[in-house]
Amino acid sequence: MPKGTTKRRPQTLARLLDAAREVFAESGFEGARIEDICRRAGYTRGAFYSNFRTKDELFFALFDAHADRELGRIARTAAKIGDDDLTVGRIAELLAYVDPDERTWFLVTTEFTLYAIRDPRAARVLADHDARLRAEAVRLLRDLFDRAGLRPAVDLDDLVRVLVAMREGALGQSYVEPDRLAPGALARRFLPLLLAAVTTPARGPRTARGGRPDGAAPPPRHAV
Amino acid sequence: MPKGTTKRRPQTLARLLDAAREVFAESGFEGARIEDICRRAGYTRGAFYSNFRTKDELFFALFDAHADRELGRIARTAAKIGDDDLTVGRIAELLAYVDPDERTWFLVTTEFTLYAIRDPRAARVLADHDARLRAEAVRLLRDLFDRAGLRPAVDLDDLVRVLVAMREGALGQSYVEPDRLAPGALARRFLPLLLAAVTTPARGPRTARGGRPDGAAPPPRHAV
DNA sequence: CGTATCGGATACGCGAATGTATCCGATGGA
DNA sequence: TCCATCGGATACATTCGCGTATCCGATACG
Repeated sequence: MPKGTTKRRPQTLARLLDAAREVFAESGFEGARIEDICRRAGYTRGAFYSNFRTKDELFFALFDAHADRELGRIARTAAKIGDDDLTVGRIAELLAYVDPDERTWFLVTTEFTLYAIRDPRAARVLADHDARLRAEAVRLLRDLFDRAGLRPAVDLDDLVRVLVAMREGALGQSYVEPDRLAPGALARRFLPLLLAAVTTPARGPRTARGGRPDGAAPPPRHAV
Repeated sequence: MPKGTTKRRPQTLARLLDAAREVFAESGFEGARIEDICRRAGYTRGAFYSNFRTKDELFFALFDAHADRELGRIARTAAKIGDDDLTVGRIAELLAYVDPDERTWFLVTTEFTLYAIRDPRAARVLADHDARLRAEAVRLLRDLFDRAGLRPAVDLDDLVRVLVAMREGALGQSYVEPDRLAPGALARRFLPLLLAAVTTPARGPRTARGGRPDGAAPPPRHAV
């Protein structure tokens, strides 16, 4: 066992990651100066070079932190589900929720996406990461549909892809026009329609009424 | 009238813009070195500083070029419409089309979006620009729906917002996983469902049959 | 045919962020 | 109490891209 092993490291690391998220969000990845990140975290560059070897490494670490956060978000969404039956509107509401500090994460992950499109190495990391998240989201969706008495008529992984695409795209628009478009507004309006369009009522719905409120479209009559 | 006024300027400018798009796409806005852009265009930095004052100015100019391109794309889509009646599937196909050089534009505009989220000045430019594009897209959509014998059941500007969000989000996923997800694939699968979900058959449809092929959902029975 | 002006090239100095190498204080075991 | 090691700070040299200032060739007008 080493002698002078203190336990400050994880705390320092966490503070650096937090600061990095903020500074990356403000200045972008390339634009962010390492010293700014350290100063915001309350350290000097020495702390950084003691924990990371390059700014890219920090970026990847930050992205891993994002993965944990997203998994937590899905888990919390699942926990929010009451025991009572769900409606399409309620599902839409759950899926449309946007966290207050989502903005900084959005900026960081979008930049990481660009980074990944350019660098195949990062692309693999991002793809694996997203695949795991989608797997969790698929379980959540399956559960939600089940409790709502709906049977999905499309591949759920593809559906999650579309939902993620809509969410990201709409978030971008919201953050560009913060006072014209509230985050989650588009989703709240269109998700009920979309969800209804990609499901059919299950043979034995868990509820006889109230399954499709507030203007949601009925399921398609023909096979999809 | 000035004396030695040659007409090479617009060509130089165009070449610089083209090179800038490529270099920005490769290295990102901050990462792109002005000299690289110039060298790719076949000039030195002197040409750049003779046409622009800062890299930001070039970025804005490039973004204006993008606006023209998008308007052209919409116009060309409108021109593609035959005189015969449309189906939801055909509309989806038209909207799902992705240009081969869309990738570099995607990288540039996404980065500009990030830029805009951080800088209110750029945000206004982007918002105005997007509003004009949406207005054109709304006309196109109205025409498409009309020819398909469909009546939109939602605000068309909002619908365009959603379509743009889906497109951008899905493009991002495609470019991260080029060999797993072809650009436009998600749209081709889900647009028919979504479009059907947000429309109802017009009272006097322009065609009696063939209005809703290949697995498209029928319009909702209730008001939406 | 000369010349004024424009478009672009060349040369140079500057500031800033990086990475490394070294140093110091604090922690925890003997 | 002493000291070995770890976490982080400080100091320094280097690199790199930027912006400006100046220069050269080409074009179009008189």
